[in-house]
Amino acid sequence: MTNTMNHQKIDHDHMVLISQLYPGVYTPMIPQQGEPKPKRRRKKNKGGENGSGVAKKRKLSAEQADLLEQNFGNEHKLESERKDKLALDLGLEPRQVAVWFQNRRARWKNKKLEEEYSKLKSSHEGDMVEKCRLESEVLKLKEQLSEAKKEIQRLSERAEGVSSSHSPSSSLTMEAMDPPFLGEFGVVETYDDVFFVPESNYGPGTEWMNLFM
Amino acid sequence: MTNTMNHQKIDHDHMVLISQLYPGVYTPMIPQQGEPKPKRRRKKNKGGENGSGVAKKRKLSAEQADLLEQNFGNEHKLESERKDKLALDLGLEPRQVAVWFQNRRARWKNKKLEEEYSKLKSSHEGDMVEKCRLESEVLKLKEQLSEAKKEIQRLSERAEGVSSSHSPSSSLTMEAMDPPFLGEFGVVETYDDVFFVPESNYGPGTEWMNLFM
DNA sequence: AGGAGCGCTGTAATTACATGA
DNA sequence: ATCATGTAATTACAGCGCTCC
Repeated sequence: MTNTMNHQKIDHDHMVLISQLYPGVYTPMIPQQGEPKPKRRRKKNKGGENGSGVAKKRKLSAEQADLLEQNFGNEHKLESERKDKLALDLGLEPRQVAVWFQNRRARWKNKKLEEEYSKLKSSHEGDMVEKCRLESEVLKLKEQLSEAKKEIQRLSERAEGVSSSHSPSSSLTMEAMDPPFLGEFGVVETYDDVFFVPESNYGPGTEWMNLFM
Repeated sequence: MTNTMNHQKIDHDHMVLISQLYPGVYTPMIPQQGEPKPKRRRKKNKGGENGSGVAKKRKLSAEQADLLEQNFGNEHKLESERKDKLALDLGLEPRQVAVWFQNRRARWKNKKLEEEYSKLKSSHEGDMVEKCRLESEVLKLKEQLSEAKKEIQRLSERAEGVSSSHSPSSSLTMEAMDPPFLGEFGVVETYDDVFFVPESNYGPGTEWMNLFM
């Protein structure tokens, strides 16, 4: 029951009509040789089914669009007074004005989102650079600290025979630090290899495109 | 002048035109109704020009939408074969199928954008925390280094009478550091990597936070 | 040399639902 | 609690750019 086709009964007449309108939709199958990558098949069909070439024009005129745009710039919301006034000024139905504003708001939202996205993205890239800078600074400091401790060690040993000094302050004299990498890998020096930045600079605006393919 | 005042009543004209062009194409009246959803009334027909009960077209049935959706999941692009087959299966014009796919792609793009946006945003927040951590670590290390140098200073003074050893390597023995806070650590020496190892080494290293928070 | 086909963007209009007065 | 408005999602069309015959 509730058969899957009770409300979608597209009148069958209309199917007939369509099949009339599109007589030879299927072209004779051009035998293709290989089809590992069928490319894009092109086909020729449909003669002018649309006999009545009546233009259904939508699209508001430039003046209308301008005025609406201007009004939108002032305030995205639309009170009915403004709506009616605009409708009158533009020679449109109030309904159309309302619709225009609704759609405009939606568009604006999307545009805003895109903006925010690219702003955030460049900010993110900046953060990456900075993080790297900080990380290398940390490494550098650790190395220096390690050297300093070695130095302290040496000096302490040398002075041990003499008046046994104690470290009066600071909590850093010993431990508290793990040796930086330099002990393990031998070399740390300048590990400033090269690598092109993956995608740091595309023009602002369309860089997310590569997400969609 | 050609088009400044012709859009007032396109609702009506447009409808008529459409119904002329596509005699029964649009699902008439949304017959899909079994549920007692009295809904709210449409609205009062203020503009009297909509006198004729022209069908309000549109809205695909759930099955149609499902099949389309399913097909879209497989592949966002639509080759004409698929288009025609779908159109046949669904009882729609190929044109409608194409339009549906187009709109669906646009929608998908927006959704993707939103997704990417929020991902990026949370990533950004994470970066902020991490940057903070790194900064505090830098501060701490600088302080420790400062302490170490003081210590070295003391030990050196004490051992001045003896053979003045030299520091074998490194570049840290003297200056090169100012009191904590310096900010620009002199050399740039290569922009360190920009590749960003999402989270390679700082897993359990968040104990710095509670030192400064 | 040119048009058929398709994808994309922008725009208009409609549907369905939520909400405030 | 009816009615105008808001949002979100849908359906549709135009116009451009591209590619492939």
